[in-house]
Amino acid sequence: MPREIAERGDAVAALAEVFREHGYSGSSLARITQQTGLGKGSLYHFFPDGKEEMAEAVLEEVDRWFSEHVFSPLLDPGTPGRGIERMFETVDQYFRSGERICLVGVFALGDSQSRFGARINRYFSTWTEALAAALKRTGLTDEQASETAEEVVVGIQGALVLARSRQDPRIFSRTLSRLKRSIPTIGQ
Amino acid sequence: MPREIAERGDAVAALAEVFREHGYSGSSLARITQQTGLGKGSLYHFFPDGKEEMAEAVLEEVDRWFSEHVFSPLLDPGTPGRGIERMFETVDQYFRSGERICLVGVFALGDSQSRFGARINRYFSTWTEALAAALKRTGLTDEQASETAEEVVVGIQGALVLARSRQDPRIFSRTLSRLKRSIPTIGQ
DNA sequence: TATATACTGTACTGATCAGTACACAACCAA
DNA sequence: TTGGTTGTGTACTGATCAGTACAGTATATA
Repeated sequence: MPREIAERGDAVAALAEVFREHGYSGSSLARITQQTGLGKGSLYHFFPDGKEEMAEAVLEEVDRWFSEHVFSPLLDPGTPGRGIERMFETVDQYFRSGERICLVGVFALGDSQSRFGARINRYFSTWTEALAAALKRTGLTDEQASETAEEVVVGIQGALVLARSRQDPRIFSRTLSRLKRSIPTIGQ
Repeated sequence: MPREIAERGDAVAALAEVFREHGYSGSSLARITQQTGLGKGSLYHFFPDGKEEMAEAVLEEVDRWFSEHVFSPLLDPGTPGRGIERMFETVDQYFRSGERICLVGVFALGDSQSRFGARINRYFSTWTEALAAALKRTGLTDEQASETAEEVVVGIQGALVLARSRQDPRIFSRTLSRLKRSIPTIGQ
């Protein structure tokens, strides 16, 4: 039984890349089996409810990962500035400095928005609110914190769209630097 | 023959809404016929190469519209500040103050990126460069103009992603106001 | 080694996919 | 009214879609 967990985890990671690249509708089961190396038998063994459950599992894993690596450091009561800095570093690594796009963003703009709307909404609101809370603890007012948090999340998503569109990851790097500079209590 | 042009134009406008809502892969011909009210006979009469030609026509129309209503005012040699202000107004109207999303952005994040990559790239680079040129003529340095132009286009796209994700168009309005404020030579 | 459970490949299903063929209708010019 | 072009509904095609069934293999424990 430990084997099951490990392999399902691997499956989720592989599935994430398929959905990220081709969106929900664009990820046919033929493409999924080919790109993940998993046959239909295995896929429907791990995800009995099929494609929709696969996407749910992927979104859940993204949630989990961001909670652990991004939201938690932001909510850590000790050092808000350090949490924010860590967020920028982690986000930069996660999106491979602009070579990767945001799976949640892909689902948000595609036709999967109606299917996964609640989860998509939650992902972005959690992120924005965690960042706003951290900013508040650096001394910003409620309004400043909320506005800046929104600016940062908006900037990250927009930069991913543009980096992908123009095939130029540097757009993402430049944007991250600019956003970091716009936060008073953080160096650089 | 005037009838053809008028009706093909209507078809393109209706198609744009389908692709915008469901992306390329998510827009099946069944859905297209249903949502546009046009039968297969008509669709393949106007677009003999099928769905791909429909999407091309839609992207072409978006290009044309933005060239006329956004890029041209920006490139108008007379009043760069007025052109930039008009851009913000027009963009706000076009995206219905955040209730609509960017078709090119949808295509950029979806699996249609590979198919229409060149056109997507051109759309965003034209926009960014036209805005940078206008900003330069307001007195900004090359570098300041390029960076600000990128910031604005990134912000608009990111705000559309977030407004859609969180089902809250006000995110878009707030972002437009903030971006406008970040341009020195423009009031507000 | 025995056996139960976890996993996987393959061959199927009916539905839906994009696209084709073509008869027919609407229109406009002569 | 006639004739040619433009536009449209419908019935098809083969390919691909998601999902099912199930026999078979691997594995872990006893």
